[in-house]
This record gives sequence, C-alpha cells and structure tokens, in this order.
Amino acid sequence: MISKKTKYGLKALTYIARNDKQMVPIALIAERENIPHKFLESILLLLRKSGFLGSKKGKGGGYYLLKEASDIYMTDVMRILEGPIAPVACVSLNYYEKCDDCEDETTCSLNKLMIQVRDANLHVFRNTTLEDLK
Amino acid sequence: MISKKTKYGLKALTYIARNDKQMVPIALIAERENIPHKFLESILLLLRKSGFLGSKKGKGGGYYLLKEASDIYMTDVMRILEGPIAPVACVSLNYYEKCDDCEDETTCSLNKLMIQVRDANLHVFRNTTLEDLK
DNA sequence: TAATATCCTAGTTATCCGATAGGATTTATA
DNA sequence: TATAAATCCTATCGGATAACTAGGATATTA
Repeated sequence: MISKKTKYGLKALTYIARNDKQMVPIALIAERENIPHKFLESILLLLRKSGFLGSKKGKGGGYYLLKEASDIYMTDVMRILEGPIAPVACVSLNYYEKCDDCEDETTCSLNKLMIQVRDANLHVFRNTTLEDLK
Repeated sequence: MISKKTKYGLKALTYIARNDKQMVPIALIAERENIPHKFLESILLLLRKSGFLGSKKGKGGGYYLLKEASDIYMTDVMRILEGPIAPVACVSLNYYEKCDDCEDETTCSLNKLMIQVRDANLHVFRNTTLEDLK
C-alpha cells in the first residue's frame, strides 16, 4: 500500500499538470483535493527539490511543472515519493541493499518472485507519465 | 516494500514445502533461514490459523503443509502475510475501503494507474504457487 | 518424568507516518 | 511603502505499526 504522501503528491502533480502554464498555489490544491495544507506544503517542497516542480514566492506565486507532463514518468515520481519500486531491497535497481538474513541471492527462494513483482510494477510505471493522469 | 514478516513467512513456507511429508520444527527453520525464533513462531501460528499449515505439538512435532505446494497460491499467502495486494484500499478486491479525501472514484486521477498496478501484481501472484518457490 | 515441541497472550522498543507550528523570506499591488 | 499573499525551512509531536521478546501453559514422545 502506498503512503498518503505518495497519493497526495500524485494528486497534486496531476492538479498542477491540468493547470499548466499557470501558477498553482498550495492552498488551492489543498482545498480542491482535500489535502491538509501543511502536509501538502512539505510534499511540494520535496517535489521541487527533486526537480519536478518550479515555484515562485509571493503574491500570485505558486508551483508549476518544470517539464512537459508527458516527460514526467511514474518511475521517477514513485521513487521520490514512495521509495524503491522493488518489493525487497536486494532486487532493487536504484536502492540496492544486501539482505542480512540471506547468504546468497542466486539461491534465495524468493528472488525470482521478487524480481517478477519488481518488473511488473516497473512495466506499469515506465509506461505511464503524468500526462496519462490528467 | 514487503515486511520482514512476509519475507520470513514465505521463506518458512518454502522450507517446509521442501521437506514435505515431514514435521519441520520452528527451531530448524529459524536456524537455517536466519530468522529470529520467537518472531518466526508468531508467523507460523498465523499461517496455521489461516489454514496453510498443520502442526503437531511435543517431541518430534512441528509444522507441515495442509495442501500440496502447487495448490498454495501467492495471492492467498500475500493477503494473509502482507495484507491488500492493491496499492490503495479503494481499488482493493478483498479489502475495499472508500478514500476519505476522494469524492468520486470514477473521476479520481489515480484510479486507473492504481488498478493497473493492482492487476500487474495480481497477475504475478495468481500465476505463482509455493511449488514455484521450491 | 524429562525432554521437546507448539500454543498463547502480552509486552517492548524503535521507527516511521501523518500532520502541525511558527516564523523567515519573497513578491505583487494598492 | 505598507500589506497581503505566497513559498521556504526547521523542528516537533502523537499515534500507529514493525520487529522482536518474555514467560509460561499445554501437548507429545520416549
């Protein structure tokens, strides 16, 4: 199950994408999408620092997409918001970590299944961009 | 990412499946698979109460499969150990729950993506049995 | 009756999730 | 130039959950 952070983040990105070429303030998204204002603030800050969003301060300011929605892939968004796409770190492409309970990955009984799950999810996320959520 | 409970549970089931027709005591699995004994105990208890395992107390006792490994589907195991397969409750087949932030699921921007993710995972789990992990 | 198992309930500890507080900074506009 | 409207940033907090442990009750075998 994905976190609320991820869910809110995706909804916010979609909202911003729908209002492209305009500044979208946090307060507007928060209200329309029923997301706690301060929580959303921290999420948008993260998305900005991760290079998805630009922002402008002050009156009339807000957030906007730095790229075309069709160039924003779910793989990248999910990794920032939710973390690894793989179900276990030992089969993660971007967040690899060795299992401490497992001697040898090649003989681990779960390895094949975990890779299948990873790839199934990757396939979906690689073939979906923010444009598809609009 | 799956919990250690799920990981340990799957490893234990596989271990038991490999030693089918024999009683397998917790202590043996714990040692061979590097799983904390007491933690594993609670997991096997759950798997027994969920109908995957049978057990026998006392000397020479242990756990055994109640069904053929090829009849134990990952969908069922994952739902018990990990919970919903769906990434959000509002697209879950077995654990459905309405979103509190969402008015209408049919117009929710995430709905289609979430269903795709759910189905991708379901497809893997429906086509994998414990036999495949042996 | 001693050794070996599971059964069961109830903890404990640490981490993370979800959300909030409160001010600093920047910008537009009246 | 004052003020309102935004983001920026750090810090914090309560509650839930994950991971694991304790300790005995109960059953079985030899």
